[in-house]
Amino acid sequence: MIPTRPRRPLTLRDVSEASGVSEMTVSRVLRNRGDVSAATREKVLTAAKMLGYVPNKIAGGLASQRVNLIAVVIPSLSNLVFPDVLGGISAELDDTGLQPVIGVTNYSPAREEMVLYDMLSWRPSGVILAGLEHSKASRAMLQNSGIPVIEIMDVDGEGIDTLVGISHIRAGREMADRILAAGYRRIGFVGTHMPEDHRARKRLLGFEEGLARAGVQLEAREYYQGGSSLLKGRELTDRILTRAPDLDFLYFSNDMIGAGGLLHCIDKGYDVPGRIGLAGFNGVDLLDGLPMRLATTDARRVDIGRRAARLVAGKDIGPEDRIIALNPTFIPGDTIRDPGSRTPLDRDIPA
Amino acid sequence: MIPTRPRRPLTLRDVSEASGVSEMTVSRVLRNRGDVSAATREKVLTAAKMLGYVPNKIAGGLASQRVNLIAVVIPSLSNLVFPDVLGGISAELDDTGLQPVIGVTNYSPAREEMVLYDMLSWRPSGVILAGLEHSKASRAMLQNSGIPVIEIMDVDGEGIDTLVGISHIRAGREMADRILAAGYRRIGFVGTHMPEDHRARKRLLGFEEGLARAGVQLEAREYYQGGSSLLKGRELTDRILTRAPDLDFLYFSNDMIGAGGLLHCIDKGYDVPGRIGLAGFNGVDLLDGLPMRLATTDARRVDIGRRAARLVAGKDIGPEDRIIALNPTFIPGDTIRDPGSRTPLDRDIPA
DNA sequence: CTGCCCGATGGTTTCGCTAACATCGTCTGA
DNA sequence: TCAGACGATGTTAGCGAAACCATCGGGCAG
Repeated sequence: MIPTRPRRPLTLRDVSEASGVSEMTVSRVLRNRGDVSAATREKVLTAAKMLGYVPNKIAGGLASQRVNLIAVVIPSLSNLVFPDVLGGISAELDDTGLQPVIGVTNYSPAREEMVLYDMLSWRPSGVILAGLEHSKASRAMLQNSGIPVIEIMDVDGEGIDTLVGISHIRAGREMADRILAAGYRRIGFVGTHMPEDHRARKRLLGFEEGLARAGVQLEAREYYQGGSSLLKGRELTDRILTRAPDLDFLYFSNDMIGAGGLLHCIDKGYDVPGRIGLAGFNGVDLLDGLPMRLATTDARRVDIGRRAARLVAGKDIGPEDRIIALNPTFIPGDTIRDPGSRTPLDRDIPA
Repeated sequence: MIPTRPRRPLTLRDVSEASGVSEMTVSRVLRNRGDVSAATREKVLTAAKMLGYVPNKIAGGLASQRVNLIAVVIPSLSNLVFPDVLGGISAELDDTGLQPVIGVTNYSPAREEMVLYDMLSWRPSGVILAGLEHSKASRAMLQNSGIPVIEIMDVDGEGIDTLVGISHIRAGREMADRILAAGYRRIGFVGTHMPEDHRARKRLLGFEEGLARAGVQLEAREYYQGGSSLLKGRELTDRILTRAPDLDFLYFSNDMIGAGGLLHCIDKGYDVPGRIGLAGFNGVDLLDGLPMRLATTDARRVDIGRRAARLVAGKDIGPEDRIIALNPTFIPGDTIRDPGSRTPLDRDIPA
């Protein structure tokens, strides 16, 4: 039963010889394709198992010109956001025979280009990649590839093939509306300064636009680089409030630093959301147990993953819509005043 | 300059015809291997870029019997732990031409088996996988594969080939020692009850062993299933303290629920670490900004990733040690009493 | 001047598997 | 009873790139 460690790697021929049928039949059995009698199937499976044969997809892929891989290209794994997206993709791909292969770009377009080149050289059946901003060469590669390309997360811009995501501009604008409706007026922003984080940029854009429509301007901004953590959120919040102590609202570019900001405000004994309101972005439920629930926008991460996967897998044949825009959902939490309880200030809103 | 979208996918032959040299020479240029004159190289590269040619690694892999992939098999991406490990692996693999391919098992041995089968069918150059516990079939596959197999995270047990990790038994035992040294005696445990989370199990084992050596026993345990979050940590802590209100220490099986427990205790106004001490496991610095720093053990995640990657990549030829055990590092934080300030209780320790 | 060596390049075969087609025997129905 | 159909299996011909070996031409030492 225990085969001696083979010197030469096993091939279909070994299984075929061991089971007394042709290689073709073995191939059919192992792929569950075509008509094979139950008896033969049994024989072959037994032989394969006994030998410990593992098919060679390299050869199979070459011969069939088909590869059951879906390239998934994302900027980061430590972002809390992308594991959720991947979860959605896996779940939906699970019963399709397709398998995701993950590539990470670290928010670098050059690296994205390399990763794409590498992945495309394996001739996957489809590509899912985050964002709409890609190098010219990347776009060209994807266009030439002749496979479905789904760009996810963002729908504000020109896509290559199909888009699945939310409008970050709209998410920012809606948050601005909510904040204004609750009567906050002296608003600050804390966010990443990675020039390549286009979605954060668009959110801020929409946010400022939303404020501007009510004649309000951002009173302070605090940027940072690198990853997000509670600690960084605290530092930044301390800094911006030191610079601009009269702010009555802080909009953070994600929940992690937002939560850090929240902890800082609680520590300092600020009245949240009375004296100062806070909001983040993403809707990360990992942080649910904090003393207060941070107001945020659910970025629909899992749904985006699922939808994108359905599309590459060809499960959604119908829509024929090149753009699938999901609705970012506002989650009030406990860190924004109830719009009912307005401060005197909001009588000053210009019409 | 813009090639019309090719009906038929491009091959070496297209580049060879476009540049007027043989396929072989094109291949040499594109792989940077063998002697090619500068002029020819230039010609070929220009033609390749103009056509938008992307090499076919499927064919290349078949021909060369070598594939630049490293299979990385982990239980989960949402664990906060594995992204760090992957970071270490990527960093170390970056300059080797090798590329990690990630597979996720969801802590299911059956799924691990499937994932392994799938990955091995691509004939990777090496495998890195988490844990020592695998199905019989999985072990057989790995053994037959004839490629380096690195099992990571854990060194308490029998490996297939090479191990890189920490001893979770020891980590648990050392935490017990620290807790006892600080004078805590009525100790409870809060942890996952996934039967497949062997490392958590081993930690608990070592922990109880450590307590037992001082004649102390766990007074209460609280298990949970599924993912960890702050909220779950709060709930569990509330539950265990309701059941056993006189506990003076809680050991959590990871930092996330530990942090939830910490927040709960702060909420309730308990004196931490005076009235009750807390500790977690992992050393996740994402949580650094909490009101207090949770005592924990650094599981050396990034180092484990780096070391494993060095091994599969053949950078570490020397060691010849089948087991590389890193030292889990105790991080005191603020949630364990200073060993100096003992309570009267600790005069009772049996010698 | 001649033969040798070496850098540069090309032809042929091979990798392991599968699509497409061929084959063969048996079953079905009028 | 026999034509046609069909299920089960085998045969042939690549898939695209790389190893290996052959070839070719010129520089250089003797």
